[in-house]
Amino acid sequence: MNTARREKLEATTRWDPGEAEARILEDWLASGAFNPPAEGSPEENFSIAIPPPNVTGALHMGHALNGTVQDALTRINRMQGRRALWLLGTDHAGIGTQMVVERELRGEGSSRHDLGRDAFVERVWEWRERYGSQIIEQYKRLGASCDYDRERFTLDEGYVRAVYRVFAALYEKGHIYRDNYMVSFDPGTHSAISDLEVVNEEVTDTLYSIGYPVEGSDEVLTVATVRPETMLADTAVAIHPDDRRYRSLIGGHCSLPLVGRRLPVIADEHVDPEFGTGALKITPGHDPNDFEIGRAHGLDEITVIGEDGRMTAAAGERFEGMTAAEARATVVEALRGEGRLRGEEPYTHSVPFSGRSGERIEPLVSLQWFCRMDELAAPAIEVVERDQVRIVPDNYKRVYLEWMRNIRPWCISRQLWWGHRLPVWYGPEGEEIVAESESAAREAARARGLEPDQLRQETDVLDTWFSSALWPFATLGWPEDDPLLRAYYPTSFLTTARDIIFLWVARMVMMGIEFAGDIPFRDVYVHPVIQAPDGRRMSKSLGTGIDPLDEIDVHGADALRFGLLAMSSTQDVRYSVDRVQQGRDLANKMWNASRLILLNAETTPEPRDERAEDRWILSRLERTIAGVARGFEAYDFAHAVLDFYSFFWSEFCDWYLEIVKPRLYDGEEDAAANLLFVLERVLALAHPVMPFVTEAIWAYLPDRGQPLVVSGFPESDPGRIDEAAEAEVERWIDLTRSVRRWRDLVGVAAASVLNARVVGTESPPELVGRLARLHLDGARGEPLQTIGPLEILASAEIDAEEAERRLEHARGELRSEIDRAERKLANRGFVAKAPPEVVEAEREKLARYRAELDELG
RNA sequence: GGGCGGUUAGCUCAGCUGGUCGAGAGCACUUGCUUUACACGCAAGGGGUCGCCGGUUCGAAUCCGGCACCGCCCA
Repeated sequence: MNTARREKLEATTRWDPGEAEARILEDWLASGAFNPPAEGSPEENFSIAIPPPNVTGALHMGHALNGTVQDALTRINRMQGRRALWLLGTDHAGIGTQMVVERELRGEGSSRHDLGRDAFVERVWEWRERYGSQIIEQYKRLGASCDYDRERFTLDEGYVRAVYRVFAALYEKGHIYRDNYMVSFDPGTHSAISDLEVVNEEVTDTLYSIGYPVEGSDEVLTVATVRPETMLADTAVAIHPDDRRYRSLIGGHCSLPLVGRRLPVIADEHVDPEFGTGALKITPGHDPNDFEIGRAHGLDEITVIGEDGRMTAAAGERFEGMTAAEARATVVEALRGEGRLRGEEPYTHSVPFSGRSGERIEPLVSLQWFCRMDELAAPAIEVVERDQVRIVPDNYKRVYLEWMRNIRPWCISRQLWWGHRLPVWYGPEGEEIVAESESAAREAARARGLEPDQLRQETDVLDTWFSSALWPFATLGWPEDDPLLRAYYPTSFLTTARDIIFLWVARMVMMGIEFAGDIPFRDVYVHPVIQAPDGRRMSKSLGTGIDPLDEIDVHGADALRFGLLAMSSTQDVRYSVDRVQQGRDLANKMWNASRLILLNAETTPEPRDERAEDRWILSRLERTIAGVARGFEAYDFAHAVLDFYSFFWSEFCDWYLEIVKPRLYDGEEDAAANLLFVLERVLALAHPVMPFVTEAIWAYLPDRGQPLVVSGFPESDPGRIDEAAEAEVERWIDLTRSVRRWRDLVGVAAASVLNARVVGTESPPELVGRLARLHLDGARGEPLQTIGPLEILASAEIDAEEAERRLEHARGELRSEIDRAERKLANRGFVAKAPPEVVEAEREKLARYRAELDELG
């Protein structure tokens, strides 16, 4: 080490992440370590397709955890010598992005309709150029070792080709079709949205009871509804087939008040006889359940509320043009006037809202494009059942399977301008032409005898998830026979939040099997949700969000990464700043322990096992390497990370470094070589979790070759496990701690060295004396205390009274343990039925307690 | 309505194929330390009837049943 570097290392007593992280990242990016070649096979390579964040997005805690998990695994695999491709990019987030830009336009007093479609789309692209890569830059701050040269976007030219190819193929197969169907219409975005984007919330409405006169009798059927305005679209009244009260009415008719329409009285098992009066008005045009019943019974679907939220002509002249709310008031008044209103009461129920705009969903029957999912789902169910795709934790496997087995057609069209415009063209008579491009559509038109100039392309765009579902293979060049695809598909694994298991994971599995010919990934790890410290959801709107970038600024990226992994679990967890601080402290500790070693050891790293303590630390290191590997393999990150922490802090720093210090200062070759050897492996082991500080220290190693990012990951060597050395050193440690505890009990000043002599058969080494601050020279005098093989001589500074009080407390604890063990051993059932080794262990415990009690005198 | 998960130290969490748990960790707390790597540190310590009730067992934080409260998902 040259003098300047040495001085810098000597002077830097604190690890300062802010200064170092940016510089280290630059080096990594320049080295090309993150850009593996398109060579080899998926079996020998490692790859992850990052779940594409929205272009509108900013990095949140979920991304940070997700990114850390992926980066740790990518780095391990890269260090193990595999080509490791971590591909990132963004999706175009149809609704989200359009809303952001529309808001911007509103601020300028304009609207997308003022601009027109083409100009608006151009405007969104401009927005994307300006802000779209924000989140990518944020991933870099986290230290994410993505291949930034291969960034993708769901509206890339090549990606669009993939989307159109898939659409056309699914259409050919008859999976994609156009139909009038009940969809969740979001008045806020003026578009249909997916059922998965609907959020149900409890709302208190007024439940109105309305009397419908029964034809040919004086009877009246009373129905209940919270949306009286929809009665204008009623086409039946239904009752449960077993409901005796109304059985005689089945097959008859009612008259719809205000309208006069004849409504058949039908029987349907979906009616709950307990609800209201047990008679249900059926409005197939405006209620999802009624829609199902209506289709089953062949009822008309009347639409009285339009997509603009106003009453249509079908509602009748009296109501046409009113808003739904106005119509409700008018209907209620009219019913009251006619004496048809039987009651009003508050009613709390679950109501669908748009997860996008927050507006109340309007269920509408409309002409949309759908994708039939059952055939695509079948193989996707099988691969998960057979664990070809493994979902961790495995309770999500059931969640996945349950949803897949009950899968429904997917409404894939959206009434938006930003996205993949459907590759569908209509002829003058409504002829449908689906093609992968406009020119192909024109050709197809000609072949069908249509005039190409008369074609009009569908105005709807595809659901963003439709394109995201292709992510693992479309980003690798599909549908071309791309070398990247051959080298990296199927990908190795995927991490995700559980809320997009259906939206995304399930659909990727289906699309991967159908189009790329194989599952998209082998393992799916569902990471926990990081909640706010108070247990609420972390969200910007609630003000409960914690910005990972702020945490990086304050504590460093390594600290945040460590903290997030340490707090992760199989259940949701609250964000714990303490865990992040623990990570910061660990980084600092690694830096300083390394300083101690590097400033005193300049030799070739090599394991040296002459002494028991050296064999001990090598053995403990091996166990830690194995434990960390086990944790990562099981996606048990908290244990992997905390195992490392406890080895490094408690065993390596607290004990081993203190034990070898004199040897190190003396310039002993064995100690230096061994320390460097252990340090190298410690750094490599921690690198996937704390890449910055480990890389920074690595640069000071005397014998380093390549940067740590591409150096080897430690493999455990069971041959170094040495139980005898572990037992021996642990005895010394126990003895040292016993002496320290006693010293503290009797109030000996920390700095004073007490005289003591060895009386036992086993002679403790010099280090016990040093660490326990004893002078082990066999001095004469009256022994005050015997601890194991040591007799400690009387000293003036001991406060006998205080000592006795504390000793008595310690004795009390031991006596209660002895009592517990004695009673256990006196229990005949225990001795007779428990396994012999358990009984034996209990006897040993008892003997140990008694010995400890003796020691305390 | 159906399903899943949780309830362990002041806080955030481990442990839960029953004995090795004499119930751990980090933070917080107490006491003592400017011990030439680190006060983002060192040493020692205090703190828990493992939500409640019942059962199985020689033995239960761990298994079974019930109850209470909290959270999530599906309808």
